Amino acid sequence: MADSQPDLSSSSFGDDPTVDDARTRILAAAGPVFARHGFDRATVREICRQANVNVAAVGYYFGDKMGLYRQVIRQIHDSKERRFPSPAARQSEPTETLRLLVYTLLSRMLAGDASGWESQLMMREMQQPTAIFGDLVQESFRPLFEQLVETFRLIIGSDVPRDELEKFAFSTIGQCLYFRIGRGVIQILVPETTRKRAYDLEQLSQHVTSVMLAAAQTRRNSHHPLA
Amino acid sequence: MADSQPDLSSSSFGDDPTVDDARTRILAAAGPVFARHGFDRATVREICRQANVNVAAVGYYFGDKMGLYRQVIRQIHDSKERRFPSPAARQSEPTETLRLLVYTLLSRMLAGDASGWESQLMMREMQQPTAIFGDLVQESFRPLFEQLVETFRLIIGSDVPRDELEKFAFSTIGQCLYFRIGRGVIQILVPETTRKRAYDLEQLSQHVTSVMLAAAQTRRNSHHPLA
DNA sequence: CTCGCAGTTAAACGCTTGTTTCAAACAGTT
DNA sequence: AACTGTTTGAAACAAGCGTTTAACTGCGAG
Repeated sequence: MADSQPDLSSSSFGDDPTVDDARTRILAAAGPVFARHGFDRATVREICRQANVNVAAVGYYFGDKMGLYRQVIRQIHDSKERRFPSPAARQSEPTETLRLLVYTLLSRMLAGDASGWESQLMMREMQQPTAIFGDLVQESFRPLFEQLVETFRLIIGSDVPRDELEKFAFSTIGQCLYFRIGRGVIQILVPETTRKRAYDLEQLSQHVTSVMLAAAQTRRNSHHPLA
Repeated sequence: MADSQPDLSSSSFGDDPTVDDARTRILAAAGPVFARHGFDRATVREICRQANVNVAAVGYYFGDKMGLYRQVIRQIHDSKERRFPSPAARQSEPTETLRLLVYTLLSRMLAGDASGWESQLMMREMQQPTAIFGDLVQESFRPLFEQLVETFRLIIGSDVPRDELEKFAFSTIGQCLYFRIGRGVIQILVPETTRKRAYDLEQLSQHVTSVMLAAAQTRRNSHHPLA
């Protein structure tokens, strides 16, 4: 059943950027193609054309198209941890932690097309989950989510119910995500001059941070009216 | 060139729910299928199977698959205007207008599968725009966007730059969108008991409204420290 | 030299897709 | 009843897809 892959299927092998064999080239070419077209629309033939290998190579090295997709996902998670280490928790003020988390989140999403295909693939999984969606959320999403929840707990106070803190976290993520997923809408609704001036990474993260900080602090004051 | 459609291609004909000819049934079946699978993955055969017509009918009535898709989009815009009339502007307090706008937005997005395929299709257009994306944004998105901007102008004040108001509008939309598009993520990260209790339409719109109101009022106070 | 094995290739297979074909069925008019 | 234009039906078409096959290359070991 096409499970007779060569024994180099063990991980931490295809990630070495020094080698440039067929397997590595396929893996490197598959990511952007999957991100651009989605799993279904992406064709094995295009991936192999860009990797300069024969179409049979993906069957040889990865079993089938889904096996290749799985390896691409692993590659994403590894490289993300390498390039964007989770910001050191509770380094100083929780408000500063929130600011850093938002900046990190937006950085990942608005990354240039060269490396921005990773978050694009993640958004595709949101809208059309494949078999690996659960693992992707648990491994790559939950850490950031928990950090956001704990940060809001520090800002607002320990006596608000957890589901409220979670909604604050989702509101933060939602805003960041929209400035990426709604890029096409923004391009139409906002003239280019305004976009060039007021929609860069710094100002967007500043905006999202200030919105959520204002909401969190208002919520705290409403809960502790005696302060 | 397959342009020899029958003369009933003029609009405001297939929308009459009283008739039930082949063309109407195709149009009714195509929407959910396009929303579930996207334009590419959706198959003419499945649409025709659900509509109880032959596969040749779509070519006969709509020219080709893209022509059918275009008519589906028109149908969306029309029915939306009919079922969710724009909330009456400046009816009372602008804060109440904001609350109503958020509620309307979330209603459209979280609508059940029976009628929720419209916003789902909109989200697909965001991620993979087709030829009609521009029209869709201008006709169906800009009105709500402008209403949000004007509402925030009333809440915050007329002397803040417009691009800031626009960001507030996008933050509002982004949160609402995430509670729909990130539904799968939330299902994994939040246990079912909490979801059933705290994630219904009322509480979600209340949350988004309070977040944006707190942010807006904080922004006003920071700009008018003399009040 | 010969054998076996990892790697690669062109070609084919089986399947699904959108679209077209052409004849049959229908409805209305003369 | 006969004709005419419209609508439907089963079948076929070409193209593209993922996957498989079988032949072929090097190349080191026996």
